[in-house]
Amino acid sequence: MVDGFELFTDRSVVAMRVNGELRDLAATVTPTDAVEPVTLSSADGLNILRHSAAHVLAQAVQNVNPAARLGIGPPVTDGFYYDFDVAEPFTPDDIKSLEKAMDRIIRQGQRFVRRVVTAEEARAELAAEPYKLELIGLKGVSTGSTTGDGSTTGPAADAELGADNESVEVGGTELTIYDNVDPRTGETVWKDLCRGPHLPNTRMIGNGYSLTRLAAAYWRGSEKNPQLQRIYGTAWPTKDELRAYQARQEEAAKRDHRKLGAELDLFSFPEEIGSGLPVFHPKGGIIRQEMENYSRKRHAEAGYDFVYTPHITKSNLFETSGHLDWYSDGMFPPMKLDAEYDADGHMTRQGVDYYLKPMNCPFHNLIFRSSGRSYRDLPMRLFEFGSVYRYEKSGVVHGLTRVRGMTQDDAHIYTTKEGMKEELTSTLNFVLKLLADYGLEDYYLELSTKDPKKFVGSDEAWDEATQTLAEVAEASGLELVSDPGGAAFYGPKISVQARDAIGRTWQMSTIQLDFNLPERFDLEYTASDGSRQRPVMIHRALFGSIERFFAVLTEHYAGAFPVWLSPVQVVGIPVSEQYGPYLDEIIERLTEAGVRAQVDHSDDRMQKKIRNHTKAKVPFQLIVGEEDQANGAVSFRFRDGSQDNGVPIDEAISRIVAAIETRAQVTGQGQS
RNA sequence: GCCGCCUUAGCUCAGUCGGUAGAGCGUCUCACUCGUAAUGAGAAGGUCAUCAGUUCGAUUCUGAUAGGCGGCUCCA
Repeated sequence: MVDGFELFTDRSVVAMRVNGELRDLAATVTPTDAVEPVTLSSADGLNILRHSAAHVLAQAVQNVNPAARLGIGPPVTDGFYYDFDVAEPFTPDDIKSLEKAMDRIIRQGQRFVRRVVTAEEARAELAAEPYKLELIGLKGVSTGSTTGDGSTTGPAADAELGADNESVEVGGTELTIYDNVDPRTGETVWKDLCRGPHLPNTRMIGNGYSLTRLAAAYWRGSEKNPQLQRIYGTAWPTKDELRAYQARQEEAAKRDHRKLGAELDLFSFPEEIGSGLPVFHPKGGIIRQEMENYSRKRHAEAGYDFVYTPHITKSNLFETSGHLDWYSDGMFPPMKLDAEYDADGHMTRQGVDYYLKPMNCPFHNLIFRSSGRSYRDLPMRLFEFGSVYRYEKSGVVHGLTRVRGMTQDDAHIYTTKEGMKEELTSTLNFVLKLLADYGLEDYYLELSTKDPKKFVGSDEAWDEATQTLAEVAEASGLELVSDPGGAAFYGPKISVQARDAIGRTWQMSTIQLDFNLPERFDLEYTASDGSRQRPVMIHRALFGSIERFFAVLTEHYAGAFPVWLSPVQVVGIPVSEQYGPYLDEIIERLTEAGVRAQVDHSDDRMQKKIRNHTKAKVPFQLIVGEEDQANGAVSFRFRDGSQDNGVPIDEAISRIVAAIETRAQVTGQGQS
């Protein structure tokens, strides 16, 4: 019997995997155990570091405020959090004092010591921690319920607890408490219910951690539960890695579409209009129009029919569709056209409610139903840039990514059951190709399947459709992630998750089967044998909402759009006034070729103009002075500051036009 | 919707321990005409988010409302 400290003398090893289970280095192993080291920089090691940092935070909070009760404190991406029940919420000043308190704990070099306890012992020791008692209780319930099927208590407990975040406390097969021991006195200074494992010593946290933000969070993630105060932090093995993380955060903040939207004069949210209701300024309007125009062109080529439908409707349409039953909370309240009454109080005119539409599909169903349909008409693909309005809760609106009024690139495809698979395949390929044209080329797929508690339609139909979607997804060769229970009530879906330039993922396109609406709208077509059949309906959107896709592209490109999307594609900058007319002629030729080009004739000095247009992220600056004019040439300056001087006019024009036609990204002389 | 924070010029932000405000950038005017990221000078621009309350007096203190930010919950 040896422990991990003897097995692994390398100081970067912070824990070990014994027969697949993560254990503290203090644990003992036998010669027959399979043991692997876990280093601080590995994924497991980082989680352990961050989880230990969360414990130190909790200890610091209880040092400062002994009345604070503990929630949970798991590691998360890049960091950790810990939830507390405190009488007064934390303030930004508390962050500083808590970091000081954490520093003291870290410098003490406290050891984390694991101790197995019974439920009764845990309850006695943690009698003052009601949330911990609740977790112990949950574990007790699940332990008791696992009989007969041979399953171990661990996974069953996890399942009962639901979220991984809670299982870090009590998710193991045994109930354990971690004591924080002062190495000089041997005294236990703090303890917490925890599955572990932990770092050998708090000193290892000191290299790169920081508390980052304060928030409120519902206990166990449910709106019905009380809110706890959450403190988020980040932790890294070294100070350099912490700084690199902070630099990444700053980079992401610079790309924030809300910031760029204001800086580049693309859009705004006038307070007078209302929360979540954007207006697009001329420059944003150009980007949006280019996005839409290209989409229209490709949809036309792919056999879609373009339709238009109104923004409001009488309530009966959404009664038929079921939206008023399922989603009325998310809809703007109705416009009530008042009933009229005569002098005797008798109704002389029935009142009617009109609603803003939250979805386009019911309207498209009416178009399908407007005449008798034959199998020869299918698949019928109805496309619309449809503006919809959703009453998003006040706390969730966020820039262009979560708005109350948006335009979807929405299409509904009606097809036969036999044609479903082929249609799904071609739709997915169409979607992926088009996304790539906008510059998003790295994605994976997510398959959302039935929520057993919330669905309509038969199990057979769901199974078949889910199977079909899975086959189509697999055939694409892309990475496929399953999202069990994530489907809408009316049918399974595939969604395309795209990774942007700095590695964040966004849910983009969705392809969704619907068993509900064809039934509710009693949609039918006549089959080749003369029988009446129900079509299969596919909802699909590429952008999801144009506003959101606009935001994603803005952040993906950090505002430096590819030339075809750039609001201003070319700016001419004369070295001095006298070269203006020469540049005007070149810019006019570009304008005639459909290029968005202008000459900067302002009084600013050339250097200032370069600065202005570089900040505005104009892809091509054409600079002209004596030398260029004498040679019939121009000098290019690109967004990254690189130059290409003395380019003959014809060549310059054809390079610019080619960059637009190929939808190339141009940031520097080396185009990508 | 919930918790916390925030709202001062077009933008970014100072400031007023309660006596109605200031900078930089931008805008406008004038001068300058210059070869690769800020020429100089001058001027205009604010009901200190809105509405109530306390006060002799409120941008400042209180409350409500609207909008925003960070999270939570939600996202057909």
